[in-house]
Amino acid sequence: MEPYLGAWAIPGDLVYPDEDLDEAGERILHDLTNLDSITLHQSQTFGKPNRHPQGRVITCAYFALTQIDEVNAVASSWANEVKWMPVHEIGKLAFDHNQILNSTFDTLKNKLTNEPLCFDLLPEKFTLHELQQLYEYAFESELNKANFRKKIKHIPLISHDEKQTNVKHRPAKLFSFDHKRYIDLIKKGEYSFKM
Amino acid sequence: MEPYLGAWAIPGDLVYPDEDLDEAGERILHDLTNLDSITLHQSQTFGKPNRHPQGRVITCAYFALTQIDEVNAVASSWANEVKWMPVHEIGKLAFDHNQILNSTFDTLKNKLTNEPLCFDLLPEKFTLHELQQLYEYAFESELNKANFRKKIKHIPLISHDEKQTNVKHRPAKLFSFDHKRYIDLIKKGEYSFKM
DNA sequence: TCAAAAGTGTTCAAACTACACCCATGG
DNA sequence: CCATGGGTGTAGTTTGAACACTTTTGA
Repeated sequence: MEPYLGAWAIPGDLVYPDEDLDEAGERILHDLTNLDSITLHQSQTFGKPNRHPQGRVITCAYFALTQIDEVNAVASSWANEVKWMPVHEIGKLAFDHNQILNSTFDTLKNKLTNEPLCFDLLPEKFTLHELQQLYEYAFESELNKANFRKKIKHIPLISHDEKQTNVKHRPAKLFSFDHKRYIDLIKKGEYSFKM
Repeated sequence: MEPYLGAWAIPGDLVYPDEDLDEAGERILHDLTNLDSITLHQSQTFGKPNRHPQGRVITCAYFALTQIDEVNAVASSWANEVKWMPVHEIGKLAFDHNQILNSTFDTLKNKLTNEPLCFDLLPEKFTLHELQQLYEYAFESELNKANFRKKIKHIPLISHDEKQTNVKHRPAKLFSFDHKRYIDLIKKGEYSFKM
């Protein structure tokens, strides 16, 4: 709507009267992407009186980590188009959505360093280089390979016998995150994820 | 109200139709404590459909750090009594306020380690021991004095010539947080607060 | 004199950094 | 053969943890 007609916006919709906020997030995400059982993370709530031209809207922002290849994004009722964008290349958005985006990306980065969120974004089996690239991308910094591998030595990973295929260099070993062992270590207080 | 009649609750109230959430927080804090110009920090928003017996209420939680001695807490319209409680000794609260308390205290602890929030809680001039006690209290852990002092060596502090008075031991030197130098260092990217 | 906390120095282990080096694969 | 990334070891530095010790005040 005016004055934001044609501008990109973060997907969102109204919460139903008898619906939990988390539920609403899941429903709206489903409507727009056909995705189910994605873990949503709340970031911040925005409530300035004039942030929406149609009237008072309070927005509770959520983010979700998912593998883009597995998502079939489809436009919903009020949206003309849906598309994925690289987070560092998003231009001016409608409403106060740039502010929402920035503060939510900060929350995301914070969680990336304190919780094993990264594995939601990686395929089930991944290479250590892919893991490294994820952090390099999010924090826009280059990391030293040898040092990175020492740093993640404590993260509970399952080491597979499989290797990459169809790469024009030495194929890398594949790993998975060991959820079970992670939960176990956390319970015992023997470990705290930190990047 | 039933079934929570007589139970303690976190102060809160309804947001006005044309009021920012932050503003509402300041207003409600003022009504209950007579405090002005306190920096509020948003933690999380709670929106389960049946969390309030009277109907749908979505709660956006805030916390503020302040010096308890300077606060004159007075009961407002709907509250019979207002009182300060040590955070580790709070029992069962009304509604889902224990959940709100816990997640908000987690947010607070997170900010205490990543931002110089601690100085809002300390008097203008404080001793290094008081600073240490604050962290010991929040994280329920004992810290080594010598190591703690090495750790905070990088925090920009103003060292006064004054000392404690009326203590029955060697009086400690008084310090203040150097806001100006802190902002300066942050701008230059030469420093990042970390505890 | 003693109790209590202020304030500092030493030592050893753990973690981080930079860098060098060899390995396996496709072309 | 080369280019590309996989994968590991070393050396030097920084940080952290544990502990001991001296100093200054009031009582």
